[in-house]
Formats: sequence, structure tokens, C-alpha cells
Amino acid sequence: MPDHEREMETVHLLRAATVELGLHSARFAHRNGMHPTDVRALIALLDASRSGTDMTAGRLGALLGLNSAGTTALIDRLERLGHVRRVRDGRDRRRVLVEIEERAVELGWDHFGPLIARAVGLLEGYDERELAAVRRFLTAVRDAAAEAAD
Amino acid sequence: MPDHEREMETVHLLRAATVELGLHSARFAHRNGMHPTDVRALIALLDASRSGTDMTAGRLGALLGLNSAGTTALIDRLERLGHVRRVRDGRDRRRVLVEIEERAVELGWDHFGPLIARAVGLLEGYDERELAAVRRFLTAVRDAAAEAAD
DNA sequence: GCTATTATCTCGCTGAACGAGATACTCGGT
DNA sequence: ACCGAGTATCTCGTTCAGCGAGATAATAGC
Repeated sequence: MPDHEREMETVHLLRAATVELGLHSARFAHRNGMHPTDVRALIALLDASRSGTDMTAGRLGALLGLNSAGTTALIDRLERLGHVRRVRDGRDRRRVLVEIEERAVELGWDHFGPLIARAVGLLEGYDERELAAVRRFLTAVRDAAAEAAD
Repeated sequence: MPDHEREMETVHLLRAATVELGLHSARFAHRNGMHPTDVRALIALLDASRSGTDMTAGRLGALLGLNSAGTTALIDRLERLGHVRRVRDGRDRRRVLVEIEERAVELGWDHFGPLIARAVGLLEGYDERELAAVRRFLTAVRDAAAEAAD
């Protein structure tokens, strides 16, 4: 049986980093009178916006694992806080598009920006092979966790 | 202004991996009739057990950011499911030590074991410098997120 | 046009977590 | 040895996120 010590310790490091990032996200939520789910919703909206897709209420709820009632309540909360707005889809008027407000984007950047900048700065000191190693590891972990969904 | 493209994409990868790991943990919770907080509690108990520290009710609640009422309810839930047991501390009889049951450890290993094994297997293909790069990155991210707590 | 399907919302309920305060135990000072 | 301050946990009543069931509104197929 081989010696897995350094590899195992690295996996623990990944978990520790994940926990701390979760706590950091929870602080953002708390500081702005929100819940973890609300933050996840904003992140999903930013991702959609970045990729040019528009987000409907139903799709958002499905992404977060909420049922329709919970989704409505979620969007109500975010709308009340001024972080999103509801827009009826003109093509299919059953659908409600959820759009993120500029204010929410700035709020998120204020909180997560410094951390992101620091991580980017760190990686700038890495050579090509080191950066590739990090990317390969993160990609594989992401895919492995995603695959386990069945 | 420098080109941050590859570094920024790597940070997005980290976030994606974090999200997927969170979902994987949520599946474990759901599958066993538990809530995210319960899983976090079990992880904290495993960490304490690994480092030989014993965990009191109060310390557990503080770690998870719960107040005393919530902590009592959490331990009640875990005890009802047979995952932990309460043990009065002999030295300071105000304190309640929370000990994890072997059954819960096995349950966790069944769920997270395959993912951990896969990550370890991946890292075995890395040379010394690549592994060090991954460890350096994760350590720095963990510390940066933890430092932001104030 | 009429029916089936899809998207969202409303209502009533359960349960996690909170604040306030009760209870039980420990420890330092006199 | 006692008393009061401090500490650890638990109890009670409340709030609110999320669920299940079902209502409402718009679209699509025949």
C-alpha cells in the first residue's frame, strides 16, 4: 500500500479552503441581510449574465434546488432588497426574467473583489506548468463532484 | 493594465469546484435526512477527533455560528439520528462533550471516500513541483479567506 | 376553439435558528 | 465554608426559509 500522506493532506487543504470560502460567502450574506441561498442566486445570475443567457424564475429555482413556492419567495426577497428586478418575457408571457441590478454587482465586487485580486496576484507568480497543475486539479475535482450527482 | 485572463479563469474554476463540493455535501445531507448545518457539525467533530481534542456543545455551536438554543437543537437532531452521543464532562460537570458515533464516520466515508480517493489518485500523477504549487495555492486561498473575517 | 402543458404565484404548514431567560455547576474572595 | 459572579447548557416562544398542494395565466397541439 503506497504512502498517500502528502496527497491526503492536500485534499484536507482543499476542504479547509472550501470551508473558509463558504464562511466568507456567509459573511457577505449576513452583512447584507441575506441568506446563503440568496447569495447563491446572485452568483447564478452573474454567471448567466456573463454568458449572455437570460435567467427565468423557473430555471433559477431549478439551479438552486428550490420548488416553485420557494423560488417565488426568494425572488421576492431579492427584489425587496433591490438586488434584482422581475421582467415579463415579451415572447413567452408566462415567463418572468430575473435581472440583476447594478447595485448588487457592485456590492458583490466590494466583498469578493479583494479576495479575487489576491488569488489572481498569487497565480501571477506561478510559471506555466504550475498554473496548469492547479487548473488541472480544480477541473478534475469539479467534474468528479458533479459526476457523483445521480 | 496586465492580462489576467488565465489567472481569472482559474479563480472561476476554484469557485466552480467549491460550488460542486457544496452540492455534493448537500446530497449527503439530504440522503441521510440531515441539513447542511448537521454535516458541518459532523465534519467539525471529525476534525476534533483527528486532532485529539474533545468537543463541547458550546465550542461546536461557536464554530458553526449558532446560538445556544440552536446548538442544543442541533445536538438533539444528531443524537436522535444516532450520529453523536452526549457525555457529561467529569472534570467540569457544567460541560457536555459531544462524541461522534462510529456509524456516522462510516456513513461519511461511504459518501466522501470515492471522491477523496479520486482526488488522491489524481495528485499521485503530479511531480513534486506541481503538487507544491497546488498546496501553495490552496493554503493561500484558505488563509486569505480566513483573514477577511473581522 | 378546446384541451393539455408549462410558468409562476398563493396558501397553509413544518422545522431550523433566534432572543430572552431559566437552571445547573464552578471558582475566587472573604 | 459560604456567597456572588461567571460560565455552560437547556427551555420557551417567535420568526422566517422552504415544502406540498393547488390556483391562475399564458402557450401550443389537435
